[in-house]
Amino acid sequence: MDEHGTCGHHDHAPHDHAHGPGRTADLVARAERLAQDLGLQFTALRRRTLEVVADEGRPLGAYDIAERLSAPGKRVAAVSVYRALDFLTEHGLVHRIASRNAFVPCEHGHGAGESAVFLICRRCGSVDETISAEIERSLDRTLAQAGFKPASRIVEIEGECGACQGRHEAE
Amino acid sequence: MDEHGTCGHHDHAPHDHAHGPGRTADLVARAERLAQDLGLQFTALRRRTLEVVADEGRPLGAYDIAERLSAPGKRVAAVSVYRALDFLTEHGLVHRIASRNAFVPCEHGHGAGESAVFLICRRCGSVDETISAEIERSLDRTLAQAGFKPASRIVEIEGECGACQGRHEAE
DNA sequence: CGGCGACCGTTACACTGTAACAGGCCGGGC
DNA sequence: GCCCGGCCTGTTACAGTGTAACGGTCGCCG
Repeated sequence: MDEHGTCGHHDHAPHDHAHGPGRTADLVARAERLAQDLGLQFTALRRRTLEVVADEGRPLGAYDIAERLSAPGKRVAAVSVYRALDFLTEHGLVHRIASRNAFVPCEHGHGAGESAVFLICRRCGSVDETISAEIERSLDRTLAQAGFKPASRIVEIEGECGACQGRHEAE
Repeated sequence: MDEHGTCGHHDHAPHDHAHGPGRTADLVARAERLAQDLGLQFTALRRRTLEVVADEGRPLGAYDIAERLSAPGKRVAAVSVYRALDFLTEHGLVHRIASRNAFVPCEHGHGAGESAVFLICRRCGSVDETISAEIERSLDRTLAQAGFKPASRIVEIEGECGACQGRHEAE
């Protein structure tokens, strides 16, 4: 649908993100621990799906993932990827970016209940996941006031990340 | 994709929503004023699209709208609806619900800059639009702290609306 | 063994969204 | 008037997103 630059992530990042292989290994380890603890099946497909998502620095569509998982003789259908993604999102290992129909690895070990804020950069396509107790609180207050019982929350901000603002000025 | 109940809105509502024809007329009037002021073209297709969205009490997909706009001999293609919706969203007359790929009428006269919080009920499918300066503030603070320059904001909460909680207890 | 459940492959299909081109309509400039 | 341009709409085509349904495999348990 849209092709962003190849950058996808900002090295020399101002805050601490695990990147590439490091983050991937962390996430896989977390998944294995979680599967162990809860008696879930962290199958090969699910693992490979998680690795593909984690290795990428930007949100990936299900069909992109399917393509990366496919070998010349061994094609992985998108529907299989969707099922793997269902598992991974259910257990907080990846997040779905609703405004992009795409998926990113979870960058926090956040306990199930919490909700994240996603900062999506228009220029480089990177996605930053942050948590703010303050936002959470004001949301809760608003919801309580409206008599609304929340089940899941989606907060996605589109704009320009710090790195890209600098890059922009440099031109 | 998903079919919710026929209810779509809660009468005896605890807060003030214009509904059905009333809301529709208001929105159309607002659109006409706006087109007048800015020299825009509020065409028949755009008007009818707005009416269809406003008359419904729940988010409508583009193809649903196309279907409602079509008469036996006069079919309206989805792509035309998308273009009308682009116009309407650009000017704040309807909102897109990213988590549903669907559209709802704007329930506020909110000045362009503000962002809304959408409360989406899982049971009846209704969508409530509210604004909270407090949420806005905490979001702004978080964004500033991250050095992120926002362009558009999406806040969508899925859960159970007040009316449906009552209905649930009654069963 | 037989059944059950979870996972995965496969097909088919519905829905979402955009690109590209063509025709109509209207206003302004000559 | 006439032409030109812009804007809107119709049409076709297509890429991407997502789910339903069926069947097969494997492991487990009675």
